[in-house]
Amino acid sequence: MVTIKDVAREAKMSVATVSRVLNGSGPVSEETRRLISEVAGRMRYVPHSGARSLITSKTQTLGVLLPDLYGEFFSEVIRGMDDTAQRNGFHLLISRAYADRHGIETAIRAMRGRADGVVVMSPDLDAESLLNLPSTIPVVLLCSVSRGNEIDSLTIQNCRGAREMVGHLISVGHRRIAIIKGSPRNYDAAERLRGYRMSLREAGIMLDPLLEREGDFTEAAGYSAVLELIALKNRPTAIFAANDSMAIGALSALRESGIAVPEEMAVAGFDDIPLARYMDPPLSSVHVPIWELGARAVELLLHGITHKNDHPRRRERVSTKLVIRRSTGGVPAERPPPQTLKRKLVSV
Amino acid sequence: MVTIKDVAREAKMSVATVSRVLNGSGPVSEETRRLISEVAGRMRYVPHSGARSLITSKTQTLGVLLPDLYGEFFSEVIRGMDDTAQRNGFHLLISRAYADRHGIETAIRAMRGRADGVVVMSPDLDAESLLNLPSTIPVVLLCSVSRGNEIDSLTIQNCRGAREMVGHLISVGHRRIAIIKGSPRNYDAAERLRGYRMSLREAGIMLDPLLEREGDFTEAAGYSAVLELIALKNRPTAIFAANDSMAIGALSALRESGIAVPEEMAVAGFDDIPLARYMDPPLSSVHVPIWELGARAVELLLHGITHKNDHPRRRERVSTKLVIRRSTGGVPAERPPPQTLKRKLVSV
DNA sequence: TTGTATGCGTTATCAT
DNA sequence: ATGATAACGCATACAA
Repeated sequence: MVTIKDVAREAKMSVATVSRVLNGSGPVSEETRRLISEVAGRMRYVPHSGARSLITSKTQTLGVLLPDLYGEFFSEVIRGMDDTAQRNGFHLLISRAYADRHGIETAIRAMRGRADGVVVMSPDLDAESLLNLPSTIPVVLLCSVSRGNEIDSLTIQNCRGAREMVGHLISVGHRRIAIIKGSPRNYDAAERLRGYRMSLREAGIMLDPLLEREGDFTEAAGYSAVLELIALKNRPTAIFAANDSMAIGALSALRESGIAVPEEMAVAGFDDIPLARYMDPPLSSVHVPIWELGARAVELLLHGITHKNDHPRRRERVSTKLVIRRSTGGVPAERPPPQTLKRKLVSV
Repeated sequence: MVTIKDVAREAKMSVATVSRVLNGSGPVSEETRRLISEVAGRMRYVPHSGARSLITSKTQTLGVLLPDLYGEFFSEVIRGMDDTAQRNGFHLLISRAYADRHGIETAIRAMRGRADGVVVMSPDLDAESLLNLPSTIPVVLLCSVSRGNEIDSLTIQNCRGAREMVGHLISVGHRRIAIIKGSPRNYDAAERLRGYRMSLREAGIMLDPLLEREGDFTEAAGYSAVLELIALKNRPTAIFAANDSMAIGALSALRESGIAVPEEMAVAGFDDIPLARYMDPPLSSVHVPIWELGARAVELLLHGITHKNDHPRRRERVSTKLVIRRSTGGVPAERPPPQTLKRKLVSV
């Protein structure tokens, strides 16, 4: 592997000068700067980032700790992170970690010398568990919050989004509205549930524990929750699923049970994944700007890194948007645009 | 940040001994080994990986270069890679890169000193462009192949899978079978097209250029391709989409056009994403073991790293499996299992 | 403007 | 069994 020494020897200059040219630091004559860049380019020299980080104590790398994430959400949030990181000259070190406190701490510590900061996504973790993090390294919490204000965090407007969607169901005449919840230990799920209840209370509708079924954000969970709901003596007329995957499972179960959507049962989801509009009927959902979520998380992290983690902590929320399609009734079908290729090179 | 010197001082030992204990290399008395491990643990010491890689010239990191990938495929392939990497003590440095040759080369070079090897996924790239890679670093090509045998590669049994699916359509009586292709520059897409044509020829069916529509693997592409196909004077009776996303778009367009699936039109996809079985009707597809694809790619890469890139090159294929559901007709509905939670902690 | 020399944190080599 | 020290590749303070 070619080192800075090799380049210096080849250009008949000292390593210091080569370093200066490559980093654009210090004074160099135009002549030698051209010479050295030429030589370095020809030799395909690339600085050894380990050596560099040893002396600069910067790695130009961001750690990303994720739980088990699936599908569109995972890919889109990483896309947002990577785009933003690359634009700022950073790489992404991605690692899945067990959501428990020990796993997170271990994973973060393992990033020492590898990353300048870490985005931690652990919706299943109680926030306080993260309190005793080594405070030296900048951390941004994604989709969860810490008790105090000692860690930057970025979350989705879960509660408001859920409240608006349930509010819409109420506004079109529903009174018995069921929810397919996520895990109670999941922050997003808990907030969406809160929004659901809030909305019902605001409309003066009694909460019915029978109408709250627990799921785990999978299609299978939505499917089986519906089987239970329709077996109820006093069936709901609308179902709000805490994410789109469960809503899709719900649609499937209703279809097989011969229950018409939205005529006999309205269905709504959360996330607004691209597939939602292609469902039968097209699925009403709460749109989450996932790319922006990842991008903003990285921006927050970079800010913390720039300020050496000595900055006022922020707690931000990305806002959601109601997207009403046919599955909640009363609205004309939204025809997908024939060719809105917002995706470019897509594979497999 | 606590260094090995700090640990040595605290334990009243030399850094050499501390290093020996931490790496399990060389002889150490049981007494000092316990002492040092205790001190190191208490001080939460973690070796600086940059410094370590400087001398060992190993980073314990694998680079992953991906094109724009979406949804289930992206997340699942990374999951497979990460699981396998972690099991072998490696981290994943993930980066999206432009699929052109310059982008790939630059990206790989930027990994110097950061990764011990790279998995390159660039289905849109002609293989020969990769030939003049710096041969020093081990590389595994994912979903594309190199001309010669100079680079390890791992691909999907695209041709065989497509051939079997089209064969199935023929076997249930179809003669006019359309295909919604992917980009002609995409390796997977090209191979699936090859399988489609091969299957038709085997059955003695003439190829009809009008029945081959180009898409880009998005739902929108499948949607609009169908609108074109059903406008044909001589409509097909079956549609094979080169991936599930396009098949789902196709289902949506057929539904809105009032064309019954599978009675008036059979539809098949490729990939068998989890959602496929929840479609209406449940979508027949060619199952691709995506997790295994990622896992195996990392295994191949680790093998190359272990042998210092001086090993006989391999060219492997992961095999596909036909999954027949209702969208191709003649088969009883497959009911999703009420609670087969193969997914554990799922988020958003 | 350029060169010399030091140190970053670690492992490995050689003494002891 | 343990310690002293060189070396890894680089950036930088200081000297020239």
